[in-house]
Amino acid sequence: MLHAGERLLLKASIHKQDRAVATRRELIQAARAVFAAVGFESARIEQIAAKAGKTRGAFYANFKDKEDVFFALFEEDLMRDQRRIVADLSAAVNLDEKIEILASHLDEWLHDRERLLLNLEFKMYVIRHPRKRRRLHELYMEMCTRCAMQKLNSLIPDADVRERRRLTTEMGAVIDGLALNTMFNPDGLSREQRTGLLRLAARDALRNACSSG
Amino acid sequence: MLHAGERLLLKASIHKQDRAVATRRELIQAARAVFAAVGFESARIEQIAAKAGKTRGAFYANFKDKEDVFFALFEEDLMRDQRRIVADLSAAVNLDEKIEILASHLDEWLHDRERLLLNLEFKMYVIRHPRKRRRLHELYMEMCTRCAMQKLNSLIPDADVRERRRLTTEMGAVIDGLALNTMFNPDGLSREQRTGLLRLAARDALRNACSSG
Amino acid sequence: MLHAGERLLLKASIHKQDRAVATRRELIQAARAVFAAVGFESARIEQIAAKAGKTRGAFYANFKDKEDVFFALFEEDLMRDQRRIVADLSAAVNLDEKIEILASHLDEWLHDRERLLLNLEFKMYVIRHPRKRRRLHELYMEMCTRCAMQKLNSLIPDADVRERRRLTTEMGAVIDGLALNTMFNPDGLSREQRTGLLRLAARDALRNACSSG
Amino acid sequence: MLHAGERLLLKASIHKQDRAVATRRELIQAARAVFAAVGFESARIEQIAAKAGKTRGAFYANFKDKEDVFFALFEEDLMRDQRRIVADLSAAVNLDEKIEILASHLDEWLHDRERLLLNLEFKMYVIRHPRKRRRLHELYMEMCTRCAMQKLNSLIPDADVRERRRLTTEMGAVIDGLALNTMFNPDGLSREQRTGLLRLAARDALRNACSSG
DNA sequence: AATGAATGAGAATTCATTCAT
DNA sequence: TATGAATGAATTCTCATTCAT
Repeated sequence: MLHAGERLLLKASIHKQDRAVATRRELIQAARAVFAAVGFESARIEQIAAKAGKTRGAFYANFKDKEDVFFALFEEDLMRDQRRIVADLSAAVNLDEKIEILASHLDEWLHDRERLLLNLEFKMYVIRHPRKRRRLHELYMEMCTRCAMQKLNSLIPDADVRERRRLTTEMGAVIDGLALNTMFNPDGLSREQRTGLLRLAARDALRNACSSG
Repeated sequence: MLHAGERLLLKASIHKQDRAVATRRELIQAARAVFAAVGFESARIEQIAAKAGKTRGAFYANFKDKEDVFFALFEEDLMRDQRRIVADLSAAVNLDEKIEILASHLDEWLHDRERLLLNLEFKMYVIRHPRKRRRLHELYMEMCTRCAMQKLNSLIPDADVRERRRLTTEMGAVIDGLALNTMFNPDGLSREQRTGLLRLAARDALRNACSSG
Repeated sequence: MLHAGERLLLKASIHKQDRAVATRRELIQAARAVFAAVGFESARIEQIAAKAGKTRGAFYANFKDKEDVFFALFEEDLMRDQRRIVADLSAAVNLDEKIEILASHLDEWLHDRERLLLNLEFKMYVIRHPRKRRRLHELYMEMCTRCAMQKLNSLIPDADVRERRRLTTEMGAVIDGLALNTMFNPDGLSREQRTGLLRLAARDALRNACSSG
Repeated sequence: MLHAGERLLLKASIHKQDRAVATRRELIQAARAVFAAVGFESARIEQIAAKAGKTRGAFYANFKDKEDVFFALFEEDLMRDQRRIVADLSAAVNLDEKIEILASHLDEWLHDRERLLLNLEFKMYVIRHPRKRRRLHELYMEMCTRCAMQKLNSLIPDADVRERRRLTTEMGAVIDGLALNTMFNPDGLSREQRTGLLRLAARDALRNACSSG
């Protein structure tokens, strides 16, 4: 049993920790918006801090540098995505429902301009900094694999991990291409073309996966 | 007939102009390599100048700033592409040959890592700087249209301009997506997957274009 | 009553603010000397910062650019002048004392080489940048008016603001001309000529002001 | 007697020299305008050359650097002024006419904004570069003396050189002060105030000169 | 943990000046 | 003499980062 002083101290420290966690989250959230808006290279640390209502000091108390928050951002996103998809999928009772859930996630993803931009930014960054892939690339790969496993286990139970990863990569490529070009030139592709191409790719990918699996 | 002095003067001026044009071309070529390697934002003007064997001064004598050379680069590329494709296509005698030529150009394009990266960089830049689209976006659009016209006139003679543009955009999207993800993770997609997806999209696009045209 | 933490926080922040204010003042003081010595155009920001014992960064933390500190400098000077003159004049008990005080201020001004040079520099700058007059010109005018009001209210109580301003402008013109030419060629004008001309102008100006007032 | 070839050569060389002299004059004229407009420090050599319809090369073929043309400009001005005033004064038949001519020259001078600005610029420059006074300052002094002699010999024949120089300096000071402040704030001084002050100073100066002479 | 003043490295940009023609 | 491409020194300005509080 703690005496009063200790309890008070603990409470204070918990509050402090809460605040610290909150600050970190706010900074990541701000970084997300800034990176999406102006890109990683052009993003200024003060801009991120200011958007979170903090100062440079708070930033440096939570992150080593700009790259650190960039990486942390994706880690957080991947964690959250995984958690949400797993939860949603486990609530489904049959295959059709699972497909539906997966499709709705893909659709949501396709319409989240911020995340699309961040994803492109991330991939461009990794392409240009092969040496730094370790933290992010491996994480991303692992997450993709887990994701693929979680998502597709129920769809194509016989496919191996490698095949599943290929499948998500293939669909990811089509999404990236569509996203990039739609943002580049909004009038270039109609909604029908986009969904048509997406469905085409999905069907093809699943067929390949099932036949090879 | 010019007398000696005039000839000398003219010659000198021609030589100077030649030199200026050569320097400009060398700078653009250097910029191409640097932008592809490190991206527009990270590219340093001195780096570009040095790669061309010149100094910063030579750069500023030829371009207003980094954006200027970025834009000039694409203008040059688009011009050259158009010239080459038109020339190649006009040398073809029948439809099959034309399709073959188009396909080989697409393939060449898909394997030119530098140009793929520049293209992605360019699109990302335009997405992030909508206000600056005028010079490049309109040029790009016009070029696409002309290109599309030249390339596809022979393939789908009945399709209208709008439809042709959509077709090139759709295939461009797939190429972009494949390029981005292949560069991001070389092991993610096999060569078969890439060509398969490309063929799939091409077939689909052409079918739509012909049925609607 | 504040508790320790609050007091500490407040104290720290006060110290920081003090330091910031001191730095700004030191930079302005350094700028004053540098501008007077070499002129606005030739003044180098690093020179100003170095003279204040700071780095360029400190300069840019306090001012937007060279023009900003130039303007701030005059704002500060005008404020201080006004404060001092008003204080001095209000301590005087009769008209003669007031005239004496005013005269001593004018004399002090005429012998402050640094301020004379700054003043000329300022006027030349405003002449050459009519678009930028707003911040400084209007401030200067307002200050002159207030100054004139304060100074001359007691001397020529019946003159209107416009008349008072003209009076100060007229005497200012003579001072400027004398200052410029004395600095240009120290042997060109004797002390007697200078004070003689000044007295002549003052007498004439006051006579006009009083007769028209 | 020269033979044809020699004559041709001479003619060509004369033409060349003419052109060279014309170029030099055009450059000085352009420099005058540029210095008056933006000041010595801000004036760019290319700007001067361009205004004369020439290139940097022509500038460097005629002048050592910016200071050189600045100095040459004043030399030219002083020469021309002297020539003109002497010519005008020698055409006058009596004292009243001479006074009238002198007054009209002063008035013309007071209304030539470009020359007033150049003069202020020149004086500020000399004030700030005491070491460089030699070429310009001494020239200026000599010219002033000669000028003063020419102009005032007929007005105050008994005054010594020193006294005459003082007189012109005194009136010059008043003109400078009026010019500077009128350009700084056009509404500050009425036309009457300006001419009144000028006349006052002139009368005072002449009285002193005559009584002391 | 957070603040924000200050640092200083590094990048962009300008322009006087040179030099081959 | 004149051209104009090219140089490179000098300067402005930005910003990641440190540090005393």
